[in-house]
Amino acid sequence: MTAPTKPSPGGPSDPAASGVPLHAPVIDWFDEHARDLPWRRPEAGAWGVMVSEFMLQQTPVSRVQPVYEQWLARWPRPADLAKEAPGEAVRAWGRLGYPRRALRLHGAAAAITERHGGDVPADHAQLLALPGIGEYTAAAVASFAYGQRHPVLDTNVRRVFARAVTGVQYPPNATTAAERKLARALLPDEEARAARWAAASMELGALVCTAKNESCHRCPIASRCAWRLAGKPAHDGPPRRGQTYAGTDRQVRGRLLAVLREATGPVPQAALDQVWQEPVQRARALDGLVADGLVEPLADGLYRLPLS
DNA sequence: AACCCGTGGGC
DNA sequence: TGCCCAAGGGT
Repeated sequence: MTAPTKPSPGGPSDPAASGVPLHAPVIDWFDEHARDLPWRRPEAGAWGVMVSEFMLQQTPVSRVQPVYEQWLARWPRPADLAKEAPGEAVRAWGRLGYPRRALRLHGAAAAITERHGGDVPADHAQLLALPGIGEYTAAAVASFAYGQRHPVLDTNVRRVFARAVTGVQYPPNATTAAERKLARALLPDEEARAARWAAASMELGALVCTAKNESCHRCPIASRCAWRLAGKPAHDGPPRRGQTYAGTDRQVRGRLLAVLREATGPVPQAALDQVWQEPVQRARALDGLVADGLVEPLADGLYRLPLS
């Protein structure tokens, strides 16, 4: 007896047996529904793409957009950012969150200026070697900026694959070898089409196949989605651990850095002391910021964003 | 592998 | 309101 909810593989009702590759309807959908984002315009260039990828790590598009515009206007090339003090990058980062990304972007700009003649490298391994660039971002820059063929596995794509192909509501907590294998298997052969597929599958996850309240009625592959065909079974595995925030060091760090960002000159310790009552945690948070290179301690209990 | 790292908006 | 989520990376 075969499972009633699952079509027999290769049989006439098997959605994958249609002969149409998964990417075809998704790319067609993307042609019509892609958002007009600044880093997708041709004039953004590889540097624009790279800046956007740093900013978009764990941060929604709506919050990135204005900061991105200001950033590119001020530092149109990597060398322009490289010659600034790192603290200026941290200040311009504003309230995007995870300010270490600003420091890494500054470091990446410096490395690009030194090692690659000021041009964002097109080589995946060279991208991966830059600070702040991991597996996802290296593939994303190589694909979006240079049209190369790489599996681009971000949280959106992983969710689309989990549902459409694997038939589960959510992907595993950490990217698995099976997911990488699947991503590679689904990649179109032709280079430009592979790059288009990467952007299209991400967009589908961002706009339609969202974490909550997915809109299957707008999905170009709903008719062949394994999760939907199985009746959308709820996620069963271990719950993803919630990220508590209130009362954590992260909150304290955020408050300390906010004071330093908004100050024009060095800030006395007494001013920083006012952002948090508990002295042990407060000191630990400040030490952490200094250790991370986000804050520079001066003599006489003064602090500032790093000049070097 | 598990944990750390910010911030704000939606429900 | 509190919880969940958002184009991850580094250790």
